[in-house]
Amino acid sequence: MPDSLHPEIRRLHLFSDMAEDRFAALMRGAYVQNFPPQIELITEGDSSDFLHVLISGAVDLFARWNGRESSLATVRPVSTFILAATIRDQPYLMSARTMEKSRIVLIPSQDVRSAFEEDVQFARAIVAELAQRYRSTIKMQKDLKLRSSLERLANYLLRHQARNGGDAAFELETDKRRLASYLGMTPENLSRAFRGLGPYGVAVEGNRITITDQTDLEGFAKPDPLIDGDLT
Amino acid sequence: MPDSLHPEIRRLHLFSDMAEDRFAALMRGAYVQNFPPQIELITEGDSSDFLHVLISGAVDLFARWNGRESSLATVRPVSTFILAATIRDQPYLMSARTMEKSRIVLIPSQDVRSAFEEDVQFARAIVAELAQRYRSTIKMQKDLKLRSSLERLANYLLRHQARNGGDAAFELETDKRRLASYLGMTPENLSRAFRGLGPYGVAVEGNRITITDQTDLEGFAKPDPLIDGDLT
DNA sequence: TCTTATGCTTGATATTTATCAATTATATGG
DNA sequence: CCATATAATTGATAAATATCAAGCATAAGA
Repeated sequence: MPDSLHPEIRRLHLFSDMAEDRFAALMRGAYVQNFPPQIELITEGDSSDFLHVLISGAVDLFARWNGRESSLATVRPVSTFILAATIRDQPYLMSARTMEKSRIVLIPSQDVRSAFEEDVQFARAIVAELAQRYRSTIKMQKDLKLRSSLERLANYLLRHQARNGGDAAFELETDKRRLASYLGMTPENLSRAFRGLGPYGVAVEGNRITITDQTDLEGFAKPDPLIDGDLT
Repeated sequence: MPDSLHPEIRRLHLFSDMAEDRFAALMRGAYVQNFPPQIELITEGDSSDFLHVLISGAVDLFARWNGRESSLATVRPVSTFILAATIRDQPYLMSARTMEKSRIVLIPSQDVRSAFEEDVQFARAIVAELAQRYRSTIKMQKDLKLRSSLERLANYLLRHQARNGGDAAFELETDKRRLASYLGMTPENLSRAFRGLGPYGVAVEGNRITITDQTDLEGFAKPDPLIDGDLT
């Protein structure tokens, strides 16, 4: 794996406080791979042999059961995924597939667990990361159980807008089919939900969303930092 | 707080590997409280001043939004709750109320964070705990998004049965109103769902459930270790 | 440019789930 | 033991969501 990638990975707070030599050791065992779009990287149930770090592209984390499939999260660079399975040395609970051409660093799980045992800073960083992710899944659960699909979409749009600078107009970064699955509805219903938000100040043109009435949409969506907040 | 409680708490794997003096220090700052049933211990949004350890009784973790309410988890003794908020020093995402008369140990969050900074064993135990809980919420999300309410109930019954010795007959340990909320449905629908499982070998008499045809129910429920497993 | 594949939308309909209202059980306190 | 409150069930209906079947865009390849 080229050393030129180290700084990017190092910037992740998971690795930023790690002792230099230990970080170098972790990287020595790691390797990079480039994947085309729509490749299934991981299948749920597999043993967790690698901690994955997405360097560029995008990855969809999803789950299957009884012939059905649902998208659970989108991974954007630079970010790790399936940390919990790696740490616990247990099978993946989610499958992963590339959404676009993606570059991914694979760090052997055994190395991660060793580093975790030996490096206190690293162990602390893992705690912070896991706690954060745990809280984020709780928020998703609240979103799912307390809101209708229309409300979920409205709040998704507001979150997405905030994350992208807050302008009234912005682009969806995923195709609508996956967005529907992520939000827990069918593509058909997502279409209808978009139209249903029209009266509350949402205009859709392909992937371009324009919030024409911020106040109105917020009035309908009732965003809550304990569900939609990035920080809390 | 009486020393007699130490062994029970110490038995939690979160604390079991902690250095003795540090554990004692943690306990010195802690105190016990007894609560009557239906007391709201924690309200989401509050700052996380204490790590809670349930010694006896039962606690419901739930969330509210826009006048709605949903049960997210049941805490049974002996077990900690709201660890992630404590560690991150961020507001609680869930509210908590006693389901029965409960005895709870409160450990100041600041003490927990100090111990976490200074005790490597403790930090590791926290990692294990958080990773476990994270995985458990992912399973819940899969359950919610991939299954219908009837399927969720069927699998809940099978899990509950397994956790209680595997006998064909067992008792529900929570009122049906809460079970409905936990499973993401209305009480009315839970009633109908129970009847709907009749043809698959489920008999209900008050809180007593009898699985009259294990094979049939499993055939319908299609339990999956990656959703329903305790271990994975 | 045309062709074709793919994703998105729309309408009609079915299914699932929720709501409302009433009734029946079950438990609790006097 | 009765009176009363609370929980659970049932039936009727409404709302939300999914499914099925076309039809319309959009983009990629011939």
